[in-house]
Amino acid sequence: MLKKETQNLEIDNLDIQILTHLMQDATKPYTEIAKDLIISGGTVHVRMKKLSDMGIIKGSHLIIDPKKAGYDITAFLGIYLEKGSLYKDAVEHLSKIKEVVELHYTTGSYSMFAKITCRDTNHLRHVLNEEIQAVKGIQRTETLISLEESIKRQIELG
Amino acid sequence: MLKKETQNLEIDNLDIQILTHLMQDATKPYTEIAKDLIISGGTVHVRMKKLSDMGIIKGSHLIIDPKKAGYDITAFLGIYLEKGSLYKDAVEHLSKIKEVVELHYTTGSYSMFAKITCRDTNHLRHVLNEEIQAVKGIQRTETLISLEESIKRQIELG
DNA sequence: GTTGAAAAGTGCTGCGA
DNA sequence: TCGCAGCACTTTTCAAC
Repeated sequence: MLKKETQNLEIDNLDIQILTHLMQDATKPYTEIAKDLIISGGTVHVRMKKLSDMGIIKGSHLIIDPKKAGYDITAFLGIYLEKGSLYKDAVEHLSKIKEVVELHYTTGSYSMFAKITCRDTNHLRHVLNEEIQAVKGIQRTETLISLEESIKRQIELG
Repeated sequence: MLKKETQNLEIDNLDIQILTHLMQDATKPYTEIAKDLIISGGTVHVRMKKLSDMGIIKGSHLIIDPKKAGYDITAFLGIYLEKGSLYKDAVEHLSKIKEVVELHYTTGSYSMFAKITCRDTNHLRHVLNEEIQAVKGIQRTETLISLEESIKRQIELG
């Protein structure tokens, strides 16, 4: 066996079109996608299974409107660490703060970059002053409050 | 009628628990959620309809792994505008660049803040130099490349 | 690898409590 | 307002092309 099962390691155009449909609406019936692409429902299923096995599909999320759920404020946080080596510790602590919804280890002036969601300004202040600042190794932070989220989408494949 | 239909405007604990389940996996069967919460499947359905009508539920997305789909680089962009009034124009132009997956109008030193996803460093350079810099009104940008996404999740309700 | 249909499971809509 | 039961639909599987 000179070559591995290469058929499972490639993503063709059909896969991309199926994914594009489902990335917009994860509950879209396979049969409807099949109709759109003029293939059978079984094929959609086989492709999806392949993509799942490959690990490309991580799952599906219900998207809620944070504002209507009472979470009015989205903010970004540029975080300066005392030492870069404290990164792992900081991640561990920050992951326990549920308001932190994203955390990146970045190049540039900041050591880390976080996205947080809060109910209101009071909640934000509490998270910043009590929760974030208490994390060991964090020297100081810079806050960017999002006044408007103008674009929010997933990458377009292909 | 002194009071409005308050029953439809409130989110109780049951709603939150249902949402929490579905936010992690949008394809989770209602019957299974019902079993977990020791209620009937019909109740789950009624609650979900209420939440949909309220507009809290915006839809569902299939989550893919950008890295495995060939998109290796996530970067954040601090954008300086020549004039704040150019914001609307800039949004319109940036929304046409598919690599821009998020765009916020923010407080702080930047006028706007964007998140972009690219295939590789060449792709990133192309997007930055050819696409972003070509947008009218953008003075300069600061790039923060994400070397590692340590946390990625949705807000926890309740 | 794809198709088309049969089998199993899920979502939806009444009625009753 | 909630829970149960029947109907319609989707997902899944499988034999055949």
